[in-house]
Amino acid sequence: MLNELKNWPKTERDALDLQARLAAEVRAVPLNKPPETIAGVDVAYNDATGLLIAAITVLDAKTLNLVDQAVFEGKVDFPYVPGLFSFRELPPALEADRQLKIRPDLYICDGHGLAHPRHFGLACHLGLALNTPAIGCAKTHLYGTSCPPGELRGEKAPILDGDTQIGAVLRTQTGVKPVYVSIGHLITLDEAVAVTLNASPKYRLPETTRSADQLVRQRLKQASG
DNA sequence: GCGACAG
DNA sequence: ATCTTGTCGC
Repeated sequence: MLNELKNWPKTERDALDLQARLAAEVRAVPLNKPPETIAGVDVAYNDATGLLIAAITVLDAKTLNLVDQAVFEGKVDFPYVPGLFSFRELPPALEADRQLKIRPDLYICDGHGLAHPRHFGLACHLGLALNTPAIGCAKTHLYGTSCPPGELRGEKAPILDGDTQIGAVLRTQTGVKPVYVSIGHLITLDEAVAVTLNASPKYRLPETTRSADQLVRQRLKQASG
């Protein structure tokens, strides 16, 4: 069994305690090297059966071609609680990750990292658990204050927690609703923004997120019907 | 007390 | 997250 899954919290209170301890270990430091491979992480659910599918897709950072993928099928073990998202999604994500043949240089999570009420979103937890660079790229706001960025691709506005910047609202496509980028672990916000833009040449969401989402969706459908 | 609330 | 077709616009 994975070390991270030993003594995994079963209650909200225990999860909050663990979150507080782990949040202190997050490091916002530059990447050691430009990522050659980037991973997308996603989980899909079937409420009726309690079944879940987690998937990781690994893309060549330059060409965005798929170079590896892994899927894990399991059951829901923690409720959806805003702010405790990682306790629901991280365990199945780690199970999928262990099946990969290629170790990704960076993970892009479908959710937030530091832009979280206690500065410990899924991307922080995953980066810490794998001791690997990770960022959050979420579709909607969770925490913090921000203004809308300019309408052009690449324009961004800070996400603030008081006077501290915890992320950026980033326009990945001109005239399209922006995404919410924050660091998870072992990377800087500027690098996270650059990686997100490079991974989103054509659509609003990074190709990593899109391929992982496509995979879980497909597998959930064939597992149910 | 009243909203807001990743997926 | 998920239930879900056509339709408006470039």
